[in-house]
Amino acid sequence: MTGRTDARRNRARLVEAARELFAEVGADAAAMNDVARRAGVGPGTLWRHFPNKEALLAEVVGQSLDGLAELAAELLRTEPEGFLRRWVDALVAHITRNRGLAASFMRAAEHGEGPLGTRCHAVELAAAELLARAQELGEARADLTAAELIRLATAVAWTSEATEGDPVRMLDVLFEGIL
Amino acid sequence: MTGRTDARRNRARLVEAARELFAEVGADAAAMNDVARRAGVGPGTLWRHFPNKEALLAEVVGQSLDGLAELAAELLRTEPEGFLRRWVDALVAHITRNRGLAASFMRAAEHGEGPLGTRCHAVELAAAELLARAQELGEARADLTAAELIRLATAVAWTSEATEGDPVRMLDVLFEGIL
DNA sequence: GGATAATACGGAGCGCCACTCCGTTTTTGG
DNA sequence: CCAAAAACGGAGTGGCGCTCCGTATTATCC
Repeated sequence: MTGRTDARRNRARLVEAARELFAEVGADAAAMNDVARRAGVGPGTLWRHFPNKEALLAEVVGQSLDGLAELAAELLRTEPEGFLRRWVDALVAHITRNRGLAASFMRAAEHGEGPLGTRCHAVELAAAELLARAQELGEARADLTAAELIRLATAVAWTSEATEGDPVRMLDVLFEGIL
Repeated sequence: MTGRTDARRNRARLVEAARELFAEVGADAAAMNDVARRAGVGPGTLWRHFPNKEALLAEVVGQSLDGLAELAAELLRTEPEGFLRRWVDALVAHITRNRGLAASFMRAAEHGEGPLGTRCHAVELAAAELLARAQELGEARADLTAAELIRLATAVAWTSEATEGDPVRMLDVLFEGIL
């Protein structure tokens, strides 16, 4: 338990306010000042806790990102078939749930930079295991890499972010290609 | 020939300056004031010619969008096979060439709104013809629509916009799915 | 339990952005 | 050549992400 009690309390309030606001209007459209106001906190406090907007996004999204890595391990343990599609569905759902995230997720996953970077890396490792198993079973083309899989899934998720359409048909087509 | 001569000249200069700047730094990062300065014109002039940034983008991108529709017709006339892939490659190249365009292109194609809307609609019609022919030949799955095809291709293009990676591998996978 | 040092808070302010408004200059047509 | 119409230039606006610093709050030590 680190830091002062008021600091911890304010940080928690900020993350909660950000989660709500991001879900309501999208991460792009949400203004940092509005997050601070909703949390009942001064703007300065927000910026001390999170050095930039992406850091706040990372905190909001972090847990469910960790959840994705865990889900991959669990599917690998319990699901004899169709686990790859199940997991990609979950990935797309996760990105769709956090509007405005796709772009920063993509960047973070690619460069490994920023606060999202390490967590994305964990997700990629989990995806790699899942993909390897699927390839053994002939459920995925052998030349596909985990990074490519994530890129494609993120792209599909992004389409529904921009169009507010249903990504399911897109995923069907994509999975025909993954084989 | 409509309007005053200086107005026409300035408009042309603005479009040219925007084309250059967008290509150099990306449409998102390019500031409207910089476009005006590069064109040797006051900011007010820029905003009278184009009511918002997207309108300027539309003008810059319009011609090559028209070119895409024409290309579809030409491929249909001259290319006995592989025309669908050729065209999608061109579509992706077009979007990649105009960094920052993918999102507004997607929105315009979807809602048919804005200055890009009608031109995107023409592209979609052209794509529909191309796709129908490919489906006759068994080169594309029958349940795919032109809108979905464009969405998928735009999504793939967007991945390379965010990651500066090569979209070719993505397209390979995608086309396996298109069948 | 009070004094003091460490820590966190609040909000005014900065630079940049897309975008607006209006007084001034240039083109045009009779 | 001269007015009316049309277009120009650029200062100004509000909102954004983000910084800075004087003030208030918490923790520590006697």
